[in-house]
Amino acid sequence: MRRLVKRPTMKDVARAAGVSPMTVSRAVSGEPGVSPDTAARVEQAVRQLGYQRNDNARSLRQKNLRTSTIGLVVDDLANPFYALMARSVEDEAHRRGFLVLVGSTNDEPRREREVIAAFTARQVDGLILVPTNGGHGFLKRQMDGGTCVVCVDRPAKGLAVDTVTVDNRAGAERAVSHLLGHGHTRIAYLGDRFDIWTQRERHAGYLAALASHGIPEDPALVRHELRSQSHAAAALAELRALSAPPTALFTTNDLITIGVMDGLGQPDPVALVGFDDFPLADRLSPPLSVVSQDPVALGATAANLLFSRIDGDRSAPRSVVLLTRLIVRGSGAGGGRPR
Amino acid sequence: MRRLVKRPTMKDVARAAGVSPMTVSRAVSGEPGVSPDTAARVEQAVRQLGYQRNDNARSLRQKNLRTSTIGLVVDDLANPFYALMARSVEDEAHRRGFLVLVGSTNDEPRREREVIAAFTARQVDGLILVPTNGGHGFLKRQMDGGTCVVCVDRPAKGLAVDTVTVDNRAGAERAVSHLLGHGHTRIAYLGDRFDIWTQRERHAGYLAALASHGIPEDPALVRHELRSQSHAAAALAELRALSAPPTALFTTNDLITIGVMDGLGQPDPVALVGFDDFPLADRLSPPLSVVSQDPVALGATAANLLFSRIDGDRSAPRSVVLLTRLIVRGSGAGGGRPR
DNA sequence: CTACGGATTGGTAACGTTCCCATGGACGTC
DNA sequence: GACGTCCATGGGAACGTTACCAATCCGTAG
Repeated sequence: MRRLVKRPTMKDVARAAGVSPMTVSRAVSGEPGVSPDTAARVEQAVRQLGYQRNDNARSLRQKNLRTSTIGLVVDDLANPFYALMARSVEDEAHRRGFLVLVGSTNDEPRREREVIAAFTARQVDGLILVPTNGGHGFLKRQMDGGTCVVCVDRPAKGLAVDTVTVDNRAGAERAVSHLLGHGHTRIAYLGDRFDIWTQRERHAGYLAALASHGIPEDPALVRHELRSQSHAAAALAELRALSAPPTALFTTNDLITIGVMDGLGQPDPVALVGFDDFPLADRLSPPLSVVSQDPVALGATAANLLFSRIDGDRSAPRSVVLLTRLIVRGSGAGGGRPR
Repeated sequence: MRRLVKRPTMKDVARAAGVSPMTVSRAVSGEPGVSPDTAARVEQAVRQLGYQRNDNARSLRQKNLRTSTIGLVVDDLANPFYALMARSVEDEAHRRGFLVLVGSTNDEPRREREVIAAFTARQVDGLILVPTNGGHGFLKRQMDGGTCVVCVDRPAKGLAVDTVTVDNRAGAERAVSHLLGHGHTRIAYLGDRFDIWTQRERHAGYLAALASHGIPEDPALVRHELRSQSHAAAALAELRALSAPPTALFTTNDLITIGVMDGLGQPDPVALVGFDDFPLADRLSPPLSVVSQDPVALGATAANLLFSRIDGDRSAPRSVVLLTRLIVRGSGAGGGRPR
């Protein structure tokens, strides 16, 4: 069992080096106006005592109030999509000497508020936010106080901040058009919660593709609120039981895609295109065609926007839309008909 | 463009409510000794001014120095395994009102030191650490200063702290025994960097299984340092070109497993068992048999240990070993022989 | 010899909060 | 009516650091 020792402060270092705390402060922070000789003595005292600057006290006192910490608020950090984004944000932060606080909201506005409040209470310099569908009025006050905010993956309703998204609607439209191009006309939509912006966009793309091919929408083929793989599997079973079942499926995220796969045969005459790429999608039978987005680019773009705001950029909020890519691997044709 | 407004402080709230800052402090932090009447006046002033307590200043002054922040240092946050762990740690922290700083080391001791130094400079109360292979002497000083440390996934050489791992050796031994049980005797080992503790353990398990079946080790069948899918694929190609190629493979992480899959036919006579489960492993052909570990349990266990330390537990360091599970799905037999 | 500029150093106050102790009033007891 | 007790409140100092300004020293110019 180790004894607890009080951490040394600048005062202790000053005493050991025979200088004033002010000089230690300058030496430790690498400011000019310290003779090489003195700097060496301070450095030796620092090493001997194992001194480490208290950055909390530092940021409390500093004029240009900077904590060099940002907050990242995502839907669910365990989701590989957000994990990749988080890593990308972390790398950008690390390059600039910033730290990252993370929090997951589970898409619950209440937890989002809690997490953001805890972050701003720690005086984060900025927030990268995957907003829930709740209101974000409370953020305006934080922004007045100097906290920069960037939204990523989805916009925040009624909040004028930099936003980075992908072209969900166009991506969905391309996916469904791909299915239409293979002659499918009964195409089912299997989506997640409709109060999530990306899902509404992807649904709009689905409708747009049908419309541009003159196919009427069939409400029986549209399923929302699929929160899990098992929900998705169940929805597929219901769809197949229809008197006029779908010949093709459009799934709006990886979880739903995987859930649906469990209900498909190998091979299966039903065609499938899903939103989100994932590892091994090319090893399935048939290889899965997907709309792919790049979470690393999303995170890096959001981080770069945020840091330019933190560096003082006060121009009008920007909106960046990254492009999705349709990756055709085979499952879009449907095993029952030749490609 | 919004004007920057100075954040209100307790002094401002005190003025607005007609009380002293001390009373505001008590009211805001829910301490006793404030009349309901006064508390209400303070609360109204808080709401009106949009006041939020500065938790950095708070933790600077507080006697029982607590920042209610922990640091999580993993190999790579983008790795789904660590992402799940991180989420689990975050949930435990959230339950207790703690925040989580995250950092990735890329398994580089230098970056590990940097990240940990940045965390402790912010006075984190504790660290959950996936240690690199570098020395950790510098951590002893931090622990003297009151920072609690728990290692997870791997132990840190020469550091007496709570550690949570899985039974890598037994898991590997079980996997290889499974292959041996199907009559395989030429079993290749495809592993990652040998300076990673888990890899050494899994290799030891591989050797133990061979030994207990009286099979001599063949160095030509052992490959280390496979850092990527393509490395793994290349190693497999080399193994298959041997005059006496292996009839079965043991791969020691999901990346290597997936890389190897790319070099296998569908089906393929070569059998395969991999360490780490992943989504869709059961949808491959043949369905993949794996040794599965539970990152959520790892994270939760480590977090619970850490928080009991933060709460003052000074007992001797504990070592918790969670169990892995062999999931038999078919690929362990080898497509060339009937199961 | 004095004045002066530059470089180095130190003293004091302050950041926003809480700890410690003192104060004052209400209330009950003898 | 005097006294002790409890509760609500406030004043001053301090946490570890840096901003600001003053002081000192050296060397050189006038």
